[in-house]
Amino acid sequence: MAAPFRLYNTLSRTVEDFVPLQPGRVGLYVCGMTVYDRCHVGHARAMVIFDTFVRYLRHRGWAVEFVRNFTDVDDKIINRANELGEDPIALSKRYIDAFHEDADAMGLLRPDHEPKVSESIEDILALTQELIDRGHAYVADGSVWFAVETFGDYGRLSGQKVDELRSADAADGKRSGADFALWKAVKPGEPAWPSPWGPGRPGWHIECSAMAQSRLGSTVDIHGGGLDLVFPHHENEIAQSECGHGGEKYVRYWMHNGLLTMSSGQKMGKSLGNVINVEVALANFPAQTLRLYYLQNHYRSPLPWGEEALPEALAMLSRLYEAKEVAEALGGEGDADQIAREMGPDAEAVLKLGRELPERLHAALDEDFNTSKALGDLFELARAINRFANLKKAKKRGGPVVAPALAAFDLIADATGLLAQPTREFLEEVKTKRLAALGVTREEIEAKLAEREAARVAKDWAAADAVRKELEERQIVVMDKPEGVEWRVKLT
RNA sequence: GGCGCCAUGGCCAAGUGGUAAGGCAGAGGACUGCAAAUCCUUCAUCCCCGGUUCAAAUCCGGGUGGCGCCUCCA
Repeated sequence: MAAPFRLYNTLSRTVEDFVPLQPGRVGLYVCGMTVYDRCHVGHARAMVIFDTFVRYLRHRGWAVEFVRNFTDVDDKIINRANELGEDPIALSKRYIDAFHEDADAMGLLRPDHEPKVSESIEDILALTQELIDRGHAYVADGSVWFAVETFGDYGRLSGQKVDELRSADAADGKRSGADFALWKAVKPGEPAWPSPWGPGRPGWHIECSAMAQSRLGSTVDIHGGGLDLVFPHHENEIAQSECGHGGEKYVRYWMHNGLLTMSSGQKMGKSLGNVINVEVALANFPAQTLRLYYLQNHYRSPLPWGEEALPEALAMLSRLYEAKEVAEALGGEGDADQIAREMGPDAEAVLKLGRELPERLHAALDEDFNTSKALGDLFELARAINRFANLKKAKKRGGPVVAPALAAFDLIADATGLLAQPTREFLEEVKTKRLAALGVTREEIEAKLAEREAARVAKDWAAADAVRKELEERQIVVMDKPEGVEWRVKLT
């Protein structure tokens, strides 16, 4: 039942037919956060992309087992904890909670498993021991190092050459500059666990190999993460897992998302100090805005971030939601084809587009998850709806004609999580959040509108227009509709 | 220096052989007391130079420019 799809594989640098290890099942491992700070909009891109990907695969009939880890033992966490005089594990716990808040606020599904390094020490020790036993790792001064030269395929994912890496500093008992730590001997002020080689803590890469194996087995169907993790992190995971499992393939498809870039072209990164936290973004914009912003570009492309990014995404999203609302308001019943024939080409067009949308959506997403293409199709549908709804007779009888379009919106929601929020609720959230961002209250607006209404009744157009202008200067747009006066916040 | 990715209108962006989806912004029009929303019209030959082909944004070669990784990073 699971529908076939194609996916770009970083390992082959081509789009390939997806063939799972077991028919109908997808084991997906995604590198999660190192929890020493809040989740920023760059991380969130990866989170939303893989969340959407999982929703889509399930929508298409795949049984997906989704694992996303927390790295809660790490140099950066320890450093931050020492700065704050806090216990590292306590600090990472705080940020795990904060991450869950952000993830929930973004409307992300919880993965099936969210393993933590601190709770996976047994698995890590076992894999490390296995690597030593098989001659791929060695002990030096209480630390364990992976011997890169024992793995002939090293560098295949990233194109790095062992010869060039070798020249790096071979400190701390490393035999080669290319070698990397599986286990780090304890240092003062650092958390440590007992091990056969003395107290210490896991190296950076071993965690993912161990956690992926314990949840998904030796071979993972799809392993995801940011493009910046290709080297060294994912390269080292391959080395550890394949050497630790006697050469068994670790990952069938490597799926890497592109990074968020600043208008300057630089990526957004904690080390560059140019981050926007999810918490801040969501205070000003509904979560759906963020999702649309991420999905409007192909997942592998860089995505530009700027002042106008979210306002523009909100304008796009509002257009879709409003078209949906327009369609929902159409009434009547009967045979859609017959009504459409009677009502003319605009009716026939929206009926046809609505019916075609599921197939077009699937075609776009089945080909390397092309969300950008899929969105383009959706906007065409929105325009067709609006055009049709402009017909006078559509209001009372057009319902059946737009029924497939409305079903298509539901399909989008199920398949991607986009437009999943009820229309009215979304439009209200837009108002609430944008007003808060602008520092305007509903009461002020209502008062001004009452003032204007009095002027209009008196046909004092100059006074009425003055109020309109005043509100517009505060980014509030007044709309005189047949049903009454409405207002909205200017979006861009 | 090594490895890799990319270069489409004012901005964002889809598009792997047959003469350029979509969004945002702009202009004109319909509608409106005026507006807004909506609809209609309008706005690109795809970085440059060669090559392959009946035909290239799309393939090949060479430039130029940008970015990612090579140290922590989604």
